[in-house]
Amino acid sequence: MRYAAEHKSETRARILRAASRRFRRHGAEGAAISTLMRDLRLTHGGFYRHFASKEALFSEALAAALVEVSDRLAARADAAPAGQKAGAVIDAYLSAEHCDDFATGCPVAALASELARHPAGGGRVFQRATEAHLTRMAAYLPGNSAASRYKAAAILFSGMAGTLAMTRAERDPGRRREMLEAARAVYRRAIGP
Amino acid sequence: MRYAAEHKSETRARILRAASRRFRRHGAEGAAISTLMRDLRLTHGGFYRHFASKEALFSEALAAALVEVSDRLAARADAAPAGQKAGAVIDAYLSAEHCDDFATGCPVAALASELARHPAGGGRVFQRATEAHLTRMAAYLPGNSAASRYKAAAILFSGMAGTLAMTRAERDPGRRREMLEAARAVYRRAIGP
DNA sequence: TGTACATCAGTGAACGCGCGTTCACTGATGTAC
DNA sequence: TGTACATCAGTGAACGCGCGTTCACTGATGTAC
Repeated sequence: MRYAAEHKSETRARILRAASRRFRRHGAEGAAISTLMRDLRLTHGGFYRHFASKEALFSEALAAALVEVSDRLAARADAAPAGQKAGAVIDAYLSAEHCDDFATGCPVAALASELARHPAGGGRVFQRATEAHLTRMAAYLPGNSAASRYKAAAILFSGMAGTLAMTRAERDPGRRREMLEAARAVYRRAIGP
Repeated sequence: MRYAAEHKSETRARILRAASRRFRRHGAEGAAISTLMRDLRLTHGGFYRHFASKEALFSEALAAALVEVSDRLAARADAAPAGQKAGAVIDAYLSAEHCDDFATGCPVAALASELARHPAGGGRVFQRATEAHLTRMAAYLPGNSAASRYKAAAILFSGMAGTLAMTRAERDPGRRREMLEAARAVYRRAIGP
């Protein structure tokens, strides 16, 4: 069956979107291509018309996830009054919703330790997405130079990702809330002017 | 062949030690039991005389790794003069050596994102090891109550683990050094009195 | 002291399963003439 | 307008591999008598 011109790119986008969620929820090894495709009402054989390998999919899915999260955080910052933008970003990142939400949350928090091991973590696509994200976030932070703001953003976001990952490992919901609240205060204070 | 009484516990300890390194280097899925045992000059079948399952090994190995790291950090703190103990711990954790050293470093930095997913992350053994570690580290931090010091330790260590994990994903050694240096300054300032 | 039996850490073949990837095939639509 | 052929997203069986786990077996040593 021959399909309309946009059909292929739409299918590709559907695979990418679903994969990006699955990888965040189940890890790089936890998401199998056959089940991924089955959930999209497709068969696994067709996957290779869209991506060269699972590795390529992982890399792209990771980058797409980061762009998604970055957009969401930037929207929060832009909605906040001047001087409270960084705080708004921290509150959003360390919110209960983000903590509960593996699948559509920050891919760094969901996959942090796999990034150092996996070639995709050092892959160009994800590396560039990370730099774009940090550059964007750096604009909301205080600092004398762009370089120092960028570095501050890198430390802030890697730190918050670690804290979010560990908070997710905590079983008790009440304790998770407490941890998040305390963490928001600490990170807000850390970026204080 | 019947062995001496201590033989079994020694073999168990050797497996645990090797596993703890392999898991940190290659992740939970990356370390196969057959290769682990082969490196110890044993065959994979014998593994089940020592551990009920790979899962059980993972859980124990993780906890053992955390104890190891905690001991090392406590030694650094104890060697530092009063008032500089927390700084010494931060410097040690965010040192270039720790960053380069996947296999014998902090298991949280090496496996952070797998902890939230893996049952072992919420397992009693590791949970208890984490609490013991944080309680110990909390003693070096300023704060009005034990509870607030503990919470500060939890945020500090989860944050540093995230930063370390992301620094490891950075390919350029020079940039890694810069990141670590900046991070040490940030975390030192964050725990400032 | 000697003999028969029990123990059990370690062996290595085998099982079963899931997964990434390949490949010949399908069939609706577009293109050439 | 009609016919023959090309295209290519998607199908589904098959391949090969690695891995966790099981299991009958080995054989040196300890124990019972």
